[in-house]
Amino acid sequence: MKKTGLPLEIFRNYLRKKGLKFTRERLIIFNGIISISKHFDADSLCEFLKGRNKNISRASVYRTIPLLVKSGLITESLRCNNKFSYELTFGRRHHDHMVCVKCGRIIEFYDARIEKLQNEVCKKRGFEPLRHKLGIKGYCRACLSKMRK
Amino acid sequence: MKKTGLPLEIFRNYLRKKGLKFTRERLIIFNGIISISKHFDADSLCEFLKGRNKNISRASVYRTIPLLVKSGLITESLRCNNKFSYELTFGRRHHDHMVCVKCGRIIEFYDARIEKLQNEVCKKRGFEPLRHKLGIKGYCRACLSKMRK
DNA sequence: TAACAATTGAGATTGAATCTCAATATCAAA
DNA sequence: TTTGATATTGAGATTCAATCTCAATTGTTA
Repeated sequence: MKKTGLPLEIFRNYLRKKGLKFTRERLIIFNGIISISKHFDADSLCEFLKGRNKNISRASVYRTIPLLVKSGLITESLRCNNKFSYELTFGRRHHDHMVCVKCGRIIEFYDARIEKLQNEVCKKRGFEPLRHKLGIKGYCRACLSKMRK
Repeated sequence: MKKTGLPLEIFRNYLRKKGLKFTRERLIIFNGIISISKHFDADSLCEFLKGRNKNISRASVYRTIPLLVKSGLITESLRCNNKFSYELTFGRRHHDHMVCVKCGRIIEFYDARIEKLQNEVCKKRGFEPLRHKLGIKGYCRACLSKMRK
């Protein structure tokens, strides 16, 4: 597994602050997510761990994910195949997603102007934004050129 | 039930085009959605119909909703309480949503500048957008002022 | 090291959404 | 109209992600 410094400390501090325990299982789950380092869901994480001979029960995986969300290390992102999907956010800037409806490819993007306008619109409505999710569905470049042939 | 003109024709045409049948049940479901005229999910629609002594089986409701989506009369909007939620879109302009995490209030908004920037970003990536969903979570004006007291 | 409280895992449970299939309804063509 | 091919319905079974249960176990603090 990859070496982990600061994020692990954040997780441990979160647990300590909440009076929760830092267990072997939680460490394995944490390391697994760091290793995957891209979009994942609870089941694919279980499979990933099983493939590395680290069998952690589904229940523990499902229980640990919300803790990692609350500690700010991962975020619930798109819903894929009708499952909650997550991504590592520690040390990464917020971004939004384009999803190809043909091949499923995910393109991440960030546009400061859009973010700014969103805040502006919220202010106008007296709404205090906490987080947002923008998902654009359509066809990616590769699928478009395939379809044109 | 409210009288319905054009949208009903659109639905009938869609069904005809696909070789599907225009049934009593589908009409009742259609009318129910027109009457609700706001966000709904499959179950709440069933309950609404039951309350009007129009008992339609869950299965039929679940089967009809995708037909209405495909015919362009309703759209899948936010996911609420872990259920797919829909809204009538016929004759309405596209809009996005703010959702209050405290009281659940939904604020619809539209900003042409944001839409334009989205298209621009897509073009830059060679991505052809079909539809998008922007949801902003936060605190609404009412909840903010309550919290300040 | 002891004692308390949180955690684990296997399996049961929930609940939305989908599927099954025999009985029924729709609709185009005659 | 009537007919016949075919889509649809409803009740209940099924699926599957997510959550819950509870006895055995482990982490933490003093």
